[in-house]
Amino acid sequence: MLIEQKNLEKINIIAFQNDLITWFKNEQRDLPWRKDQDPYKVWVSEIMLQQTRVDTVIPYFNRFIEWFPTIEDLAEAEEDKVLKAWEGLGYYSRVRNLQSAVKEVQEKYNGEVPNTPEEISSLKGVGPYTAGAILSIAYGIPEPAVDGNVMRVISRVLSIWDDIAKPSSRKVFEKAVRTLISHEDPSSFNQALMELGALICTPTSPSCLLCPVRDHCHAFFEGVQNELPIKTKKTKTRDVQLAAAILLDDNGKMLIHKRPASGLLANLWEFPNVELHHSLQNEREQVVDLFKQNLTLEIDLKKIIGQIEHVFSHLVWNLNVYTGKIHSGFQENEEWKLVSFEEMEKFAFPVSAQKMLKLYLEHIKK
DNA sequence: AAACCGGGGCG
DNA sequence: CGCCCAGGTTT
Repeated sequence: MLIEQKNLEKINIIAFQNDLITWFKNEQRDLPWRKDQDPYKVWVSEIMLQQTRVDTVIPYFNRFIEWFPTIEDLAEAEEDKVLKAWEGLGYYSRVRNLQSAVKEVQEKYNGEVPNTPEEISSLKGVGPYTAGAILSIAYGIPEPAVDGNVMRVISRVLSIWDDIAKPSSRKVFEKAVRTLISHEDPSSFNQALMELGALICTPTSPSCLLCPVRDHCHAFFEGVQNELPIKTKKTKTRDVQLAAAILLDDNGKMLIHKRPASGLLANLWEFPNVELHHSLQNEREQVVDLFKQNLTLEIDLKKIIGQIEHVFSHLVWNLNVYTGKIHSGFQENEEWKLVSFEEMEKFAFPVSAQKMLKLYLEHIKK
C-alpha cells in the first residue's frame, strides 16, 4: 500500500479540519478579494495570484476591479485597456484568456459564472486549480484546489515523497485533499491550506512550532519537514542578444511596435529591435542593415546610450539600447505607431521597454 | 512529458 | 546568485 494512503488513514480528519479552519478564521490576512464571495472577483484574484505574490497582486487587483467592476464591464472592454491594467504583472496571456472566458460567460451563461466542474473547467485559462478555487470559495463546493502551497503542505502532513515538479503528481495530492476536505466549509478549508503554506509551512524553514496542525504532521514526527517537498526541476536560461532603438521623427515622436498576437509578450508594445545572432564588429552599421532588412525601417542610428538586462523564466535579454531618427515619410499602421511621450500612457509595455524608456529619459536629461 | 509564458522578492 | 511564487496552454 502507498505510504500516503497509510498515513492518510492515520489522520484524525475531523480534528485536522477543525484545527486548520479555526486557525484560518483567527489568523487569515485581510485581503481585498476576501471582502465578499463574488465569483468574478474570486476569479480575477485567482488568475492574478498564479505565479505572482500576494503583495504584488493587491494594488493590481484593486485597480482592475475599479476599471472593470463586473463581468459585463470586462467583457466589453478594449483589449488594449485590459492589457494596460495588467502592465508589469507578467504572464499576459492570463488576462487575455480571462477576458476571452468572461466573454463566453456573458454570452453562454447569461453573465453568471458556472458552478459545475465541467463547465467552469472548459473556460479559457481555468485549469484544475482555478476551477477548484472558484467552486469552493465562491460556491462552497468541496472540490480540491491544489497549487504549489497545497502540495507543499500536504506533502509534509502526509510525508509524500512524489516529485511535485511532475505533472502526474498533482493527482496524488488532489486525491488526498478529497479525503481531507471539509464538506461543511470547503472554502475555509482550501484557503486555510494555502494560507498555511504562505504563513507557516513555508518553502524554507517552516515555522512548525507555530503550526496549528503540527500534531497531525507526519513530516514533523519524522523530522523531515525541511526535506519536503521533493522538487527536481532545474532552470536553464538562454541568452539572447538584442539591439533596440528609441527612434524619433522630426516632430519628436517615438516609434513603437505592437508585438505579434501569440508568443512572448503577445500584443504588448515595444521599441523596435532586432536579434543579434553573432557578436558583431561594427555593430552600429550592421544594426542599421538589420533594421532595414528585418523591419523595412530606414533609420539613422546614433550611439549606444546604455545596456539593459532583462530576465525571463527561461530567457535573458541583453539589450544594447540606441537612439536614432526615423525618416520623415514614415507611414503609421496598426503595428507601427509614432507617439508623443504623453500618448505612450495609453499603450501597455513590458518592463523591459519601461527600463529602456527610463534609460532614455536619463540620457536626454544630461 | 516537456517547453513555453514575466516579473519581483528573498535568503 | 538560485529559488520561489494561490498555473495553464501548447507541442
